[in-house]
This record gives sequence, C-alpha cells and structure tokens, in this order.
Amino acid sequence: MKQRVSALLRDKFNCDVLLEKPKDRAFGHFSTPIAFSLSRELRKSPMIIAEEIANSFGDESMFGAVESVKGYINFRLSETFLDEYASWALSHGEQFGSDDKKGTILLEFVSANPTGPLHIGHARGAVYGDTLLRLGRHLGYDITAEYYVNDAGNQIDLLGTSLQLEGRSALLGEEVQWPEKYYRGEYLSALAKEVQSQFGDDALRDESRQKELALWAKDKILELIVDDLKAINVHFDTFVGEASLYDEWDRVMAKMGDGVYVDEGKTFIRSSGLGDDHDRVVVRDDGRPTYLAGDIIYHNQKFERGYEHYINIWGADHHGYIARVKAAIKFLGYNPEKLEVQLSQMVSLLKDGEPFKMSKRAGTVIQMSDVVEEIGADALRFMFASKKCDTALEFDIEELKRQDSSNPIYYVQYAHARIQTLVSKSEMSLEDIMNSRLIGLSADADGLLFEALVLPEVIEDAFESRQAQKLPDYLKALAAKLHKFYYDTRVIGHEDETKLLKLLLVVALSLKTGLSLLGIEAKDRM
RNA sequence: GCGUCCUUAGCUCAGUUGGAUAGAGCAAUGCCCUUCUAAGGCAUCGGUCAGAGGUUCGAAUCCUCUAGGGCGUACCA
Repeated sequence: MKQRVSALLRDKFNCDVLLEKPKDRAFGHFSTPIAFSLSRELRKSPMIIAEEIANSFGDESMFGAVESVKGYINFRLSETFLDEYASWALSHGEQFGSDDKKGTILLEFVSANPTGPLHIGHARGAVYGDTLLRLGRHLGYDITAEYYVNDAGNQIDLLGTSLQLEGRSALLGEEVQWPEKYYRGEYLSALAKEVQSQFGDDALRDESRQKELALWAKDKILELIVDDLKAINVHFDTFVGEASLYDEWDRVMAKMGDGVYVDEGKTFIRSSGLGDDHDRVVVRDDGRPTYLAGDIIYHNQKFERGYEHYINIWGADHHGYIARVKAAIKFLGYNPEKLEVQLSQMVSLLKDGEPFKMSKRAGTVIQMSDVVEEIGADALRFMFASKKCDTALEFDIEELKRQDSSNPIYYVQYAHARIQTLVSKSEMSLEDIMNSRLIGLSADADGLLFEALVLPEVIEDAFESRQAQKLPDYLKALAAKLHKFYYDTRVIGHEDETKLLKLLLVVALSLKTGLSLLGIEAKDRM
C-alpha cells in the first residue's frame, strides 16, 4: 500500500519521498514533510511549496484528498482504493504481506553448548532468531536456520567428568572430589542412571571412557534441546557439529595464507589492525585448537556453501569475537561484509527486586522448559519478541511466572477471538460480506481498516531493520483499536453489518498472520 | 585504561531512522456489564527524554564532552 503511494510520488518527483504515518488520523493516511527540505533549494516558504504540490494532485484515483497543512502534505487514500486493497488482502489469506524478495540467507542462532537443557537466558536469542526467520521467509527470502553444535573442547571433557562423578556419587555411593567447575542438574542424574544401566558400573569409574561417555551424552542432551525448542515452536533445518569440521583443518589453514603465523609453537591469526586489539591464538603449543579455531573452520564451511548473506545471532558477551571472525573471513578470501552479526543483550534476572544469578553449581538454573510449562509457549514467545534486543533487559522471576491475563498476548488473542465470535453469530453469508464495499465508513472504522492494512509494511520494516519487536508492537496497537471499536459499535444488527464484518475480517487476518509470524496460533475462542 | 551497547513516567518497555501535542502495559485512583465474551472500554495521576554544549526551519533521535550502568578486553566456551 505504502509502496504504491511511494512509487507514485517517485514518478512525480523523480526521487524517493519520505512517507510517514501521521499520529493523528486527521492528517490523513500518509504524510510527507518534503516541502521543508525543498524550501531552501527553492527559496520559498514550506507552506507555499506544500500548497503547490498538494494542488498538483488532480484526479489520482488512489487519493481521496491531498492537502497541505502547516508545510506538511497530507494524503488521504480514497475509499475505493482501500476497499479494493482490503478485498485483495482477504483473497490472499495468510499470504497477505508476503513478497517475492530474492536472496539466500544462512541464519545461525541459539547454538547453545550441548551440555545441558536450555535455560531462560537462551529464550531471547531463540525467539528473536525464529521470528526473523519467519518474517524473512514470508517476504520471500530463502533462509536456512542453522544450529552450531560445540561438540569439541573443554566443555565436552567437563561433561564427561561431571557425568562420571555424578554417577559415582549418587549411584555408587562413593566419596568424590568435585572439581572447581562441573555440570549438575536433574538431566545429568538421569543420564548417569542411563549410563549405569546401559554400560554398567565400570563405565562410571573408568576415566579412559570419559570422552566416549561425553560424546554419547552430548547427543542425548542435544535431543533435550531440540525438544525444548520444539516446545516454543522453533525448528532448525541444519545442525553442524564443530568436531566434524576438524578434518578440514589443514586445508583451511593453508587457505588463510599469511593470515596466520606460528610463534613460540603457537599458531596465531593476524587479527590486530582489523578491529581487534591483538593477534589471537588459534592453536595452543600443545596442539589443541582454541574456540576461535572452531569458528574459523565453521565460517569457512559456511562460505563454501555459498549463501548470499549470513546472519549470526550472538549473545552480547561474544561481541569481542566479531572482529576476529571477520578477520578470518577476509583471510579466507571472502567478503566479511556478507556476515552480519546481531547481538542480543543479556537477560538479567531479578528475584524479589534483587539481582539473581543462575548458577550451575548452586543448582539455581531456571530452565526454559519450566517457564514454558508455567506460562505457555505463546506467552513466553510474545514477551520475548516484544523486547528490542539491543538493550539489556531485566526480568523478575516471580513476575515472569505470574504472567497470566496481564500478558499482552491475551489482549491480542482476545481481539481475534472476539471477531470470530461475531462472524459466527452473524446471519450474513460470507459471500455477502465479501461482496460488500467499504464505502462510507465512520472515521473510527476507517482508522481500524487502515491500521489492519498496514501489516505488509510492518513485516518488511521489522525484518529489514532486524527489529522484530515492531511486529508485536503493531499487533498490540491493532488489538487496541479493535477493542475500542468493538466497545463503541454494535456490529450484529447494524445497518452496515456486512461492511463492518468485512472490515473485521481484514483485522482478523492481520492479527492471525502477524501472530503466526511470531510462531503463535491465533485463537478463535477464549 | 581501551572497545562496545545502553540511560525515556514509580516499574518493564515503545517511539515510524531528523518531523506535527513524547506513547503503551503494569502499578495507583474513580467510573462502565438486563447490550455481539469485562481476558474489554473510559477517565485521572504520572516526564528537565541522565546532564551540558553544538548542528538547523525542527533534536528523545545526529556530533562533542561529562556522569552512571551492562558486556568484552583469555592459550574459557
């Protein structure tokens, strides 16, 4: 809709014209402050320029009125245009707002270590990533959702150790020395039991079998994680394991050429000068690769697969890694600008107003699945999707769990359910409703219709600016308009019943489509 | 110290990328169900947009400085 207005203006002025939605509908559907920027060039007052421009729109069928007010040019769309657009939207169903954008994108997110189930801190990245995925696909992009599995390195060794200690302590009744850091939790107890029944007591004692057990446990844990994700409607297309990539190590190192060098038995990457403070160790002097090494071969593999664009969603604590990884990409001979890293800031937790630290050791980790069980996946998704992800956010744990009807998701769902009730109660046939024309609507109805028709712009804006929270914000605003309209206007028995129902069907369509892009199913009844 | 992301109502957050009178939800107070679902609506209360300069027709938004906070600054992941 906006695209069409904008295209028309581009033809007229031979340049892109900034269009905005005025806060006050009295100023029309769209407006532009272009006269202000032209006034210097033309040496005329903005008011006069706006007047002239407004008058130059004679008989465009798209507009009902074009007016100049205090230097702004306000456009009011014509009723026939809006009606036709509404009919077009209804005929497209949930494809409303879709587009045919081109491009392949590899989107990597979550990628939590396979050493335990997901905790509440992982929810942000998962929800944000999946929302972007759905938005992008709706717009036509060919996007692959990928999970990078860190199945190599210290944390895997630690997993093996933790598993054996847990088994020896809890199952065999042995006194054990707990190391500084180790994993614990119900999932680990359960895994230890499984080890005992499947591999016998010896497996818990034999330290030479730690690695084998760790790798076995890692797969089991990954299944837990996949289940956690499934519970919030998040699905990945591909899983890439770090360990599986090391076969290509020599080839990748050769590919980096001068980008790497050896000093005192260690291999460094020449990342300083490319936005990094100093060069980083890639391989230690004992031959063990660092975490960065895994990322280098992984990104090489990503680029060899040949996507046009790459998006990584990382926690903010990884931001120091961006420069290093980009340096590696450059040395590998690829364009680092193709890699876009979106940082999601930390989620910090409060309990009774006091900062609350999740600690594996103290067993105070709040699992995502527990929260989902309490408040439901829809509420959790909507809550996390509503937050802009470049600010750190604080959640009070009790409040998080208390979220019931005060969660905005119910406000949006209720709006959708109210419409469905009206449609099912009405005696009007669907055919009559669809054939009615949205002419002569009240100002409130017009405002509601326009808000519902704006969905495609919201989707595009939310995805292209990577600000997924714009979609839930929009849905809340649309629901608010609907609730007000519902309260003010009695639809059943209204002289314009068919028209109003058509209008409401458009609203329901936008709500349903928007919710599905958030991974939430709209409810017909509450 | 350096890098980076931030600071908007009592709390949690928006603010259309520089536009018209800075907005929601929660919390507080008071109204509205013999009317299509009150999981709703209306009203009141609440602001030095952290502070100070600058850029211009116009700044919460851009620039500089100051104060405060998160994260990073590992041969941990």
